[in-house]
Amino acid sequence: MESSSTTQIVESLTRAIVEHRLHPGTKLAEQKLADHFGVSRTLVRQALFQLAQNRLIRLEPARGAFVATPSVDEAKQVFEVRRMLELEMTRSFVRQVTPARIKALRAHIAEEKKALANNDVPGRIELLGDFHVRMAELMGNQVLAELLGELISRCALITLMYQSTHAAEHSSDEHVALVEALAAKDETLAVRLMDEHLSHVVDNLTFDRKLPTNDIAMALS
Amino acid sequence: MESSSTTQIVESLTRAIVEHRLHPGTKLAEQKLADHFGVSRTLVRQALFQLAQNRLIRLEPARGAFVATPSVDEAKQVFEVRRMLELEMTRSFVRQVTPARIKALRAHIAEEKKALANNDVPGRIELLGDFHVRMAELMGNQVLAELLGELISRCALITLMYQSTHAAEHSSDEHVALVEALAAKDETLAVRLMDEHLSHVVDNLTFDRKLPTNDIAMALS
DNA sequence: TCGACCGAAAGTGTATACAGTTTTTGTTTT
DNA sequence: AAAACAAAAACTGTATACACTTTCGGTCGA
Repeated sequence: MESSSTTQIVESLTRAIVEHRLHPGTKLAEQKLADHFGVSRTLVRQALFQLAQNRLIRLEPARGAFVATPSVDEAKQVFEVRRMLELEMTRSFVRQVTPARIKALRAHIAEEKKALANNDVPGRIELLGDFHVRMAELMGNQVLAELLGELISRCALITLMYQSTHAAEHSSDEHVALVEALAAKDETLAVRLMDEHLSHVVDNLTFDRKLPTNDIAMALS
Repeated sequence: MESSSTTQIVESLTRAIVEHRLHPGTKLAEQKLADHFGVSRTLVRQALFQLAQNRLIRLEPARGAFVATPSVDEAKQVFEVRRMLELEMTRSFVRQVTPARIKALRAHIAEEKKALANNDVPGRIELLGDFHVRMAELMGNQVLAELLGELISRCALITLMYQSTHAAEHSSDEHVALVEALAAKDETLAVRLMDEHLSHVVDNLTFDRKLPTNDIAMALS
């Protein structure tokens, strides 16, 4: 079972949604997607089901698929879950810190800075989220890493919907400070920095809804 | 989009897997399932995809679907994630405890005891897991509740695969003790009890693999 | 002019068809 | 008797067909 075509479609759509090329509320018609990807509706439907489970789209019976429009309430709940996981993860990280792990995180931050400098918006979004996934992977917990990846995809949609004045560059700087605390094995500081890092985003959630895009082909090209 | 048939199939198979009527490794042939549920392969495939995302089954390209056989390593990772979430959840619960919430948990435990007394194995498994989901729901975090539900399904499969001498009745008693601590607003004790509750299961994981069932119809009837 | 109604077009939901792969089974060969 | 091979059966992966629902455009009536 399992086709690479389906996962390719899922990844393509995920990127488009997370990178905000497809706005919340946009209708995703099956035949149009099928034409765009050069496959039948069958594979598109499989992909849409998968995206629905990741909460990136919403399926309405007999009406079709729409890019998800998470509520502020849901956003807060997702961030609360992230906080639970990541504070504990930070504690574990400090206790099991090694030079190689610190090096890996610093290398990741370097890539973040590069994306920021180049004004590479898609790359920036991806990398800022991946920092947290990378931490989980370095802890050797693949289950945690996958779970965080899903939550962060949801968050990406949310933060873009309700984006505040909290600039993206702040996030990267906060990553730098966090890694310093981790390297110094300062558990209290590291946990506090991670807590603030996550809280900053939640606190600044506002209602800044954008209009849907109806040109799917443009967004995906 | 979205049919009730598909979710019905998913729920039926989930119960069968979690309750261990379908053993790890069992092949789930699409046509047989379709015949059993009286639908076409189309709907069965949708259900199987969904179950694969929940990690309850494993899809092998061109070979089909098999009930998942999680490794001990994966089991430990899943429980580690649960520990992260549930310790923090316990802390929140103590801080926001109300008589109504304690009453709801006690009512749930009463049902657990009833299932245990009646030797109702399916009910017991469901209820013991649902205790944790109920806590999350009572905290008002639906996202957390859904996530825990998924993790606990995975755990149910794991604990049944590697079931130890740790009896199920212990779990229910530990729930009782936990609720007492919550009612007394004793955060330290409550967190310790929850930690031990989860650790007990992990510590006792052993290799006790069972053989696959190939009679799907029997298991599902 | 505006709203309700009706028919056509478009879209989703499920079943089926068909190509390609894997598994099985029966036969042959050593 | 065991291993190797070959044809057939069973199964998965993808596309297509068709019924049913929603949506859209236009017409009629108030």
